[in-house]
Amino acid sequence: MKNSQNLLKNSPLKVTPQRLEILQTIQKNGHISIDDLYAHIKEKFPSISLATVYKNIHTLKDEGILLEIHPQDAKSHFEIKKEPHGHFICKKCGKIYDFEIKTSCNPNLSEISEIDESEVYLYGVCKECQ
Amino acid sequence: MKNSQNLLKNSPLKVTPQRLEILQTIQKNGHISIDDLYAHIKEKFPSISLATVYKNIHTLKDEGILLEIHPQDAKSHFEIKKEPHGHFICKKCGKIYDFEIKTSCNPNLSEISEIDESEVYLYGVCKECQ
DNA sequence: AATGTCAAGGATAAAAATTATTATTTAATG
DNA sequence: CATTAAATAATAATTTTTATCCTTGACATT
Ligand SMILES: [Mn+2]
Ligand SMILES: [Mn+2]
Ligand SMILES: [Zn+2]
Ligand SMILES: [Zn+2]
Repeated sequence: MKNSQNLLKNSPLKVTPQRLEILQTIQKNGHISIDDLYAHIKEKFPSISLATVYKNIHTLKDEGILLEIHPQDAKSHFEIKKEPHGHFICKKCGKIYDFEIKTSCNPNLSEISEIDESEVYLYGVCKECQ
Repeated sequence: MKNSQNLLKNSPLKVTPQRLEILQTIQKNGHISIDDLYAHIKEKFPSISLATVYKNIHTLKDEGILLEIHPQDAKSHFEIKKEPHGHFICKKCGKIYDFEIKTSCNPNLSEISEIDESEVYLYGVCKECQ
């Protein structure tokens, strides 16, 4: 797991305590929504502005440091970008689980166009909730 | 292609001109955002309220008649629900294309939990935009 | 056809979510 | 340290979505 400091140092972005806290909180939680992120960060930075969180999330996303996840019935969640993988989303607790996608599973789409990116979501009820 | 009237008749929902127009517009366009939908419908129903469109879209989705599509960098689009399939989304023009997903491509996830639903998105530039 | 009932529509307000603005502070650089 | 560009906080503004309330319309039953 890369440390937050380096993620920023390898980008044109400045290293600020707010950004470090944002990244560390995301790393600790895996997948997190803006609201939960904000709530967590407020504990350490009571004066941080929600707008700052929004701005940074988008800046970090633009830099390719974060990845946005779009659950069907919840607000976007964010994670530190790593190897491409799929997401299993529990319909009960909303928790998001990673899973590996076998490369052999790539649908043959050459007849449509070249593919840059992909997102795979599966929905169901996780073991904890069953 | 099922006609809009029957889609409604096979549900507890009442058949109204606004709903028919919403469904027909979606069928004509394949995948459409609320805003575009509203713009189209306004031509035939100048007095329709945006709230009515929102309300119906959600009602129809709850009835399983519509399906919501979540593109990375655009607002949700909606389509008439049919066989499960994947979506290729053009990063340039935003157009959404359907594609077939081979059943052999299902990732083995029995170790995580049972799967109810899935969403697959691919991103790139479509042929028209190349 | 006329009537009754309940769902649906329109208009609008309210709420929720996101983005823009601006003055102040801070990180990075030499 | 001083300089400069970028980031933050606070706030306002905008955008998006939902709730409310009253009216209208669909549709089943007479
Ligand atoms: Mn993940
Ligand atoms: Mn489709
Ligand atoms: Zn769960
Ligand atoms: Zn295109």
